[in-house]
Amino acid sequence: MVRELNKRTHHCGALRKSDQGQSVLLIGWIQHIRDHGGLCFIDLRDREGITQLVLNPQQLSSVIDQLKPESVIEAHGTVALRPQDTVNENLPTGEIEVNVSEVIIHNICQTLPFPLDEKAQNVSEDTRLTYRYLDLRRSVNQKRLRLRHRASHVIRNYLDQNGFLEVELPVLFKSTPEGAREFLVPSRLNLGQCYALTQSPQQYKQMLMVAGIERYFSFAKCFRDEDLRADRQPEFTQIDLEASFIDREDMYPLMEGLIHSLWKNCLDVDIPIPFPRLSFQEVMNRYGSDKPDRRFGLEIQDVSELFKNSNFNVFAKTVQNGGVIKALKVENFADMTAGELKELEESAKQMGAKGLAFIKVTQQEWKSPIVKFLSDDEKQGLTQTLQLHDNDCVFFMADKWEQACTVLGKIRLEISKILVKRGSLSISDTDYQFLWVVDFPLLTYDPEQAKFVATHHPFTAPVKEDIPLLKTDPYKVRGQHYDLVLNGIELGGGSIRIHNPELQRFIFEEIIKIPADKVQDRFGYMLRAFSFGAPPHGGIALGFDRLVALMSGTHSIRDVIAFPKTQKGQDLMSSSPSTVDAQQLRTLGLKALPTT
RNA sequence: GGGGUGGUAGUUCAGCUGGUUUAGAACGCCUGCCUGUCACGCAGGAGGUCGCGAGUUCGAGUCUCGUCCAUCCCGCCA
Repeated sequence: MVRELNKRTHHCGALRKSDQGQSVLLIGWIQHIRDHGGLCFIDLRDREGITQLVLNPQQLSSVIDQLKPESVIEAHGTVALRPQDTVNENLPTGEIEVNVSEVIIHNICQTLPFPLDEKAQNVSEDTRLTYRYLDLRRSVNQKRLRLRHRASHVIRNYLDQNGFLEVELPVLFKSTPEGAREFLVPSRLNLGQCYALTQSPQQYKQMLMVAGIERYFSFAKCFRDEDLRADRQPEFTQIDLEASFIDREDMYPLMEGLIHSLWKNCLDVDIPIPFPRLSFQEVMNRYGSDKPDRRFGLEIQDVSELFKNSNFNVFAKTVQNGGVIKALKVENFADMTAGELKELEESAKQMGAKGLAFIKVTQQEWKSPIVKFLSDDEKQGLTQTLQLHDNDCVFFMADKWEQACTVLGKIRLEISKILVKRGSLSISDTDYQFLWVVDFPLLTYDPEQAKFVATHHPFTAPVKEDIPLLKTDPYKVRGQHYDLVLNGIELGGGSIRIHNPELQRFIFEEIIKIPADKVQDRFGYMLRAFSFGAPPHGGIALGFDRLVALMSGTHSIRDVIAFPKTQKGQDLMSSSPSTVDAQQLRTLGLKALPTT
């Protein structure tokens, strides 16, 4: 039998002292060439490591002359111990080298468009994405893809052990315009009609529960045609699962076990479980966010009581009109610079606040544009409530509850960044503060549409004892929803679903006011399915890209996706999206696509 | 849709309030030398439409406007 390719005997990370004298064949990429004239060293790299080759120019000069970094070569030779004083302790293979007798060149690499060593860290992302296949050769990216593989393996094992079946679900689905903007796919066999790419397999997986699968999971590709961010891509992957005959109390330990197993097996870190559970009310009150970063304090406090009869009209009126006064104390921040204040004011304004009131507490004297409006009682009240000391700085926000909390929550994050920059606060990427956020309101009032909309999605079941409130006081109804949050990032969310067709129809038609004919058109099949013995069920979806990004210590999911898209949704390597032939369009019944 | 930041050699950057050399540096690349390097070293060399287009000016990498691209944020993401 004649082989078309000589096979390697070892990976480049494999050889050790004990292999001395062995004849070996290595194949890999040339990491470095160090040509000393009378002696030439080559670091040969493959996926598993690096081995130093030694080439004698007297035999191999014609080969050496051709070699360039990142070329692919096959090296035949003998393992030899390195001279004692030339052992490289930074390399697992640093005690040996391979004396090369023959080199076969498989591919000469042309000059690289950017360096592949540590310097690549600073190379602009668009250059790296254009040559993503080179970028991925870098060890940091190899590690990330390995970690991603490892994580998916651990997840599959864990869910399998817990009785979940992996089922692949369609990505071509019907349009559901209630949610995120969708990618539409015109149908050739049904001219004039479109599929939509799934934003999530939500409805299909609920149908699996009706189908009696009982426990399902998949690595679901999801598509959303919204503007992009560091943690948002137009296509991304969710760990999607759904189970029958469970309630919220079953979901928490199941997911805590999954996270614990992931961190243990991928990072060798023991995450303490169970995770704390905080209500939406509480996290908003304390952190001004529904996905709080709890690696540091800086908690928000309520001082509405102190100001309800204040002479400071802005505060008093806000309280009298049902709003709140929220305060954020920052210790040793009275030396805040004008620049820092301006930055904070800017972000408050960006969040829709009119301004940002503050007080600097210095040597018994309060410096602030609002201090002249405050009575001695109010000052004393603040000192006590907020436990004020010298050099503290307090920020205030007077507004409707959610708005006041949200703005101060944003300020809280900005200040944490300033404190980190100053060196007075340290926030570690490896301090993993998981928590559950629960008891979200089922409904949110949307002033634009002048009606209630589902806070998460319309399939979320209300908390049982709140169901009577649906007719009288919908805003007070809590949903059986749970969000899993890590260090200020929403890893995922889920809920116990509605499995009763009457309740589901009531929510659609009477609460979120979708006309009956549209309900029938879009969700009729679901309501019908629910009338054929639908089990109680619920589930969750975790952002797999975000999860791997956090485990890798990066904040951008582009770093853990093999071929990510830019903020304009383009793949710079293959130049997609691109125009298509008129002929292709005609098969879809289209003459041309609009260009504006 | 809105706001911020950036775009100068293959790469990362410097280039002050508009004018002194032919727009620089480091790395990379090319040529030569070098037998123990591992970010090898030494000597020499090539390499630029200053994102693109207008405008102001005697004169624009530098100022103004527009535009494109990248990125971060707001809106948006049931």
